[in-house]
This record gives sequence, structure tokens and C-alpha cells, in this order.
Amino acid sequence: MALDISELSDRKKLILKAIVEAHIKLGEPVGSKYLMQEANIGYSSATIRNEMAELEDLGYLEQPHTSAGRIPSEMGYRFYVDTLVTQYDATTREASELKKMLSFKMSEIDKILENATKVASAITNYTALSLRPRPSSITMKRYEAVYIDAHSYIIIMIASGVDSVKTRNVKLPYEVTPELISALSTVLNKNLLGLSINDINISVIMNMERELEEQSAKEQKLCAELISVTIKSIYETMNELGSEIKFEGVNRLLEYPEYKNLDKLQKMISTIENKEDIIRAVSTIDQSDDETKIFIGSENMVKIMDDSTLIYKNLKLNGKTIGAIGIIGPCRMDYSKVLATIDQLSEEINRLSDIRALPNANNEESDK
Amino acid sequence: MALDISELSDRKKLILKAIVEAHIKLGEPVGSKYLMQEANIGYSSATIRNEMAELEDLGYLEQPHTSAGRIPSEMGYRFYVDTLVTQYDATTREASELKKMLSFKMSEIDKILENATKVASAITNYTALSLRPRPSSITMKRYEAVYIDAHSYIIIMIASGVDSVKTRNVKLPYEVTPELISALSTVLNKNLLGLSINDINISVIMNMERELEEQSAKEQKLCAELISVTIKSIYETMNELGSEIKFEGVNRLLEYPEYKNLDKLQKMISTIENKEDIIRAVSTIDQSDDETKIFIGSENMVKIMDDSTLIYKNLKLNGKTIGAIGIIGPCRMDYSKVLATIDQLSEEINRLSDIRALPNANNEESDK
DNA sequence: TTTTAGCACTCTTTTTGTTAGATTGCTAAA
DNA sequence: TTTAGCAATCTAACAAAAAGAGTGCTAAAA
Repeated sequence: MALDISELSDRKKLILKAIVEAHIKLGEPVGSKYLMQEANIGYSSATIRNEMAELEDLGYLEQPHTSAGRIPSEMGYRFYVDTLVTQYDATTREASELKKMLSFKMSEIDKILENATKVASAITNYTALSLRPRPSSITMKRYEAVYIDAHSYIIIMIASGVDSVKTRNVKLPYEVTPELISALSTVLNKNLLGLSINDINISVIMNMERELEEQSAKEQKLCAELISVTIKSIYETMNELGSEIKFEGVNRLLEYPEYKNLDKLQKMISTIENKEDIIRAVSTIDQSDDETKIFIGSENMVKIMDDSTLIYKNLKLNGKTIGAIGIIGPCRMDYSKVLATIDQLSEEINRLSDIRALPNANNEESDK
Repeated sequence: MALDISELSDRKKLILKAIVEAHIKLGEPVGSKYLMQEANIGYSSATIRNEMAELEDLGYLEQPHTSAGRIPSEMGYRFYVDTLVTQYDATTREASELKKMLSFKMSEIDKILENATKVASAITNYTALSLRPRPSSITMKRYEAVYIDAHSYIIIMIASGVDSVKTRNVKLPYEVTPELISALSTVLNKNLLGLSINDINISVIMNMERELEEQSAKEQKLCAELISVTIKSIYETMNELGSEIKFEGVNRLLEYPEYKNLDKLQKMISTIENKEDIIRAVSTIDQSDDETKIFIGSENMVKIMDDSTLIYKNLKLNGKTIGAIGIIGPCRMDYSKVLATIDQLSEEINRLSDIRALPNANNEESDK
């Protein structure tokens, strides 16, 4: 099955491309007669038939049943996107609309991702998703511990690069004072700024315990415990921050006949609702990778998502990966349009940095 | 059509009840023969037939077509839940499981609601939803303003009753100092504690402006603007806090034949995805109401949700409404089970207050 | 008077059969 | 090497028939 691309003649490529595009357009198996008449292939249906038979032997096409036309196999789609897809030419109208939709009152990372997802889903008419950056790449640029009462305080964390603010409520089985919490603030900022989840090791923690002890003049055990629960909270927050996934336009799935099969739809919606599977699938992708990734059908994807394609790209802002955006739909997807939309979106977001630099009077929410 | 309940003979009630329950179980129209054999009604099918014909005349039953059995009309369901439903006797096993699932490491309101929704969906096998309390009933017990840089600061708000913490990032077109932001903190806490969204009026705002001016010794215009954007953020946060709605188990919809109709399913999923419609529908319910509300079919519900039932109940913790929980499913719903589950859940949550009172070592996240 | 058995009638669902249409693969001719 | 033509295969669509379910009504039984 592992055949060189060079094995395909130009005519085979032409025919394969025509079949994939016709199938994307119509959603039905395409036959030799249709190809001869509608696609501009200068051969008779018999010739096309022969080529199709060979393409099927090679694994690029499939035949649902004897008297049906051919549909592309996963391998066929893969070949199509890898070599044949002609870049979709986003019309100027669409591009400017996209820019308008995106630039609307945004600055905070969650907002950008949310909006990008909405725009992507609206323009492509497929289900879109967004992901936060991986936990390992998240660092904080500021910590703040706020005393609530003798048995609880709040940690506020501001993530670097993006203005995302997270808070966490910590309850304690022992008593603390406002002074101790304030000292905790100082220690956190002194020791943890810029550290990622992997950088926070025992020696860092030990050091923090010692410093808190010195600063607060409280007993060693109390300080150790306070640092311990605090670190645990920070750890959990960083993890969560790195695995948020959001969907937009789930209902659009229903517009495509491939999900009219309720079993498939059921599985797809479960996958979307549970999220973990998709997060795991996407976690294999290098975060600094600038390429648009395409997973067709069963290609190392979540097993449940056979027959579906995920197109996925990391988003950068000021050179830093702030997350990723993806589109999910049937294998029979308008690849050129989706690819163009995703590329353009990521470009526009990159360009947003200029807007962000300007101070402005909009208040932006930080959490939701 | 507006007939007294007293008009129904006991036998009619018996038969109506049997029909509703059989239809809930089977999902199909039920006929006289089935009732005679399976339900324990001591009459012949002919007698049952006569009664059924009369129940149909009275509006309690419907006949999809001549040779089909009867299905309950909305009015039939309504009568069933109002008078006939025998309280589902949650087995001890189920009850204890429920308690176990609920009590797991919870204290923060979001967690409680999220968990309750999951449990409700899992036990009933329908789609569950949760809502936050209405904006008008939300007050804050603490404000904290944290200086970030000359052009931005963060407001932290802690909602009363529940430990829900919200933060908001505010960007400014003019410069501020740490001292000014600290003064802002003081002013906020002095003036806004315990005030709901409706209580914050012009005179409160004017007073805050004056106090901030005195405290910070900054120029009047700057103080006025700072108060203004801050109030705007607080206002938005309170509003958001009061209209959060979350769903769990959407995929379960697909298990019921009434949603096999893709059109209906499509509408339902859109409704769920857009949320506003449901929020609006539920907003009509008195928040202090302790009753379990049942909306069957077209009864003053979102128009899109014809053929579906929403069961809905406010949740209280320490006597205060902390939100609400609901179940959505087909009209043909296992009412007794759903009602029992919801009632039991709300009771268990009420009882959680005891657990909450104890200090404990768990840290609980506050935002997500 | 109330209940029930029986039966004709209606409508749906399932089955079966038939036909028309689509598409292929193969063969033989161009 | 390409193409025309044709038999073979399969599906989709339609129609007709049969089976099944349930009712309403009538007349007999309790």
C-alpha cells in the first residue's frame, strides 16, 4: 500500500482530484460518466473507468457497492490535501469581514480564542474548536495572595503573554493571619515568576518554605503546609489553563449527511462533550509547529472519529503560541476553504498584536 | 376543555395512569389489548376501549392514526404529573450513591452545580442543566482591586453566600498609580458591599467618586472615570454571574426516539447551544420558589421546545438560593424518577451546609 | 345498566415483486 | 493506447399485496 507519489500519472492525479472535488461538492459517489461530462477531462468514460479501477487497486478510491461510483478513501483524501489541493482564494469580501469580526473589542486571550472559534465555524460552516496552550508552556507573570478569613485565602495568578487571570480559593484546616498571606505573596512572586509547571521542583519549594519562614516569623510546620497547598493549587491551575477546549457550532454537524447516521452522530457528540479524547489527540502535536495539521479519518486520531477530519493550527501572538484552533467535519470537507480560513485567521490574529499595543478604554473581562 | 379533575372517575384515572406509564416505558402508542394484559386493570379490552375513547374526547389522550393505540396529550401528561404520579421510591442504594457522588470534595458553588448536573444526568439518563442565581439577587461580600501596570488593574469580586470569585481585567486609556488603585479598593468595599445590581444607583456612584477623590487626592476627572469603568465591569460581572447555564449529557438526547427526527434534534441542539432561550424561559420562575416546576411541551416554554419537557428546581444552601437545576427530555419522560432525583439532589445539597461549615484541608478551585 | 365478546373496518407496517437507472468490467474494434 | 458497446450487477423507487394492530360498534351476557 505504501506507494510513491511518483507512481501516479498526471492523468490519474487529474482524475483523482476531480473525484475528490466532485465528492466534496455532491456528497455522493461519482461515476465515470459524470466525470467525463462535468469535469474537464479529455477522455472517454471508458478510459476514466479504467483509471478509476487502477486508482481503486492502488487504494485511493473505494466503491460502496458494485453499481455505485467511487468515493475517495482516506488515503485518497490524504493524497488530495498533500499534493492536489489548490489553495482556496478567499475573496476580499470574506477576508475583510473576517478581519472585522476578529478585531472587535478584543485583547484578552480567552476572548480571542472564543471569537476565532466563532468566526471559523461561521465561515466554514463546520464545527470549530479552540484549545489553550499546553500546561508545560504556561508561566505566570504575577501572583497575588489575598486574605479572606482565618481559614481561607485566594490566589490570583496572571499568566504571561496573555492577560489571562485565574483565581483559586484555598481553604485551610489551620489558622493564618493577613500578614502571613501577604508574606506568601512576596515569596510566590520572588520564586515562581516565569517558571513553568516543570520548573517547579523540590528545591524551589524548599527555598520558598525557608523564605516564608524568615519573612513571616511563623513556625516551620505552618509555613511548609501553606506552601504545599498553595503549590498544589498553582499546579492544578496551570494544568487547567493548559487544557481548556471549547466548541462552537456543534449543531452544524447535523447539516452533513454523514452524521445523519445517528450512531455516528451519537459518538461524535459524546466525543465533543467529553473533550479528553480530543485533548489527548491534539497533545501529540508540537506546539511550536507553525504548519496546519490535517488528520483524516483514522489517522492517529481518536478512534471514535473515524470518518471525520480534524484540521488544526497553532495560533501565535507576538511570536508566542497562545493556543490553537481547529475545525471538525466529515472527511468530505471543503479542504481548500477550511485551510484558507484557518490560515487567514491565524494571520489576522498575529496581526492583532499591533492593536493590542495601543492603550484603549475598553474593559475586558478576564474570566468567565 | 377546561374540565374539573373530579369529572374523571377512578377507573378513568387508573387507565390514564396506566397509559402514561406504559407510554413512558415503551415509547409507543398503547392499545386496549396491551393494557388489559400487562397493566392490572380488571376490565376487558372493550371496556378499556370505551374509556379510552372518552378520555380522548376529554382531551387527555391522542391517537396518532386510526389503527394506532393512544398516547397521552400534553394535558394528559399534565394531569398525570399533577395528580397521578406516585413518588418514585429511590432505592437506598441509589440514594447513598447520590450522596457519595455529591459530597465529593465540594464547597464552591460552581463545583456544586456542576457536580449536581452530572449526577442528575447520570441517574436519570436525560440531559441536565444548571443555572446560577439571577443577577438581581447577587451581592458581593468583598472587593479587591489589584494594580497591574499604569494602564491596567484587576478587580476581584467575591460573591456572598457562595465562595465564587470573579476577576476582571480593566484597561485604562490614562495612567493610574498603585496608591489610587488601593484607594479604589477601600472605596469599593465601603460602598458596595451587600448591594445588588439594582441597588447601585447614581447617588451611590457619586458618593464613591467623592470618596475616591478625598482618599487619593487625585483630580476629580480621573476619579470619576475610574469609578465609571469599574462600576461598568462590576455590573457586567454580576450580570454574567447570574446567567451562567451549563449542560451535561447532551448526547443522551439521542437515545430517545423522539429526537431521531433530525429536524427536532437540530432545533434542540441549537437551543442548547445558544442558551439565551432557555435562560429567558426559566427567568419567569420565582427564585425563592421551593416547588419543582414542570413545563410540559408548549406550556409557556421556548417555542422550539415543543414536544419536550423541562423539569426545574431551585437549589438552596443555608436557606439561600444558589442556583437551579433542571432536566430536559421528551414529554414522555420518567416523571417519577426525575422528580425523585431532583428532589433528592436538592435535599442533599441543602444538607451539604453542615459539611461546608467544617474547616477542611481541601483546596477548591474558584473559577474555571 | 354495565360489561364483554365478536366482528367489520381502517390504517400502518412489512413484505414481495417489478422496473428503471446507474455504473462497472470486459471485449473487441478503432 | 483509446474508445465504443454491451452484458452483468446492484440500488433505488415504486406498486401491490399481505399481515398486523387497534378501534368502534353491535348485540349478547351479567
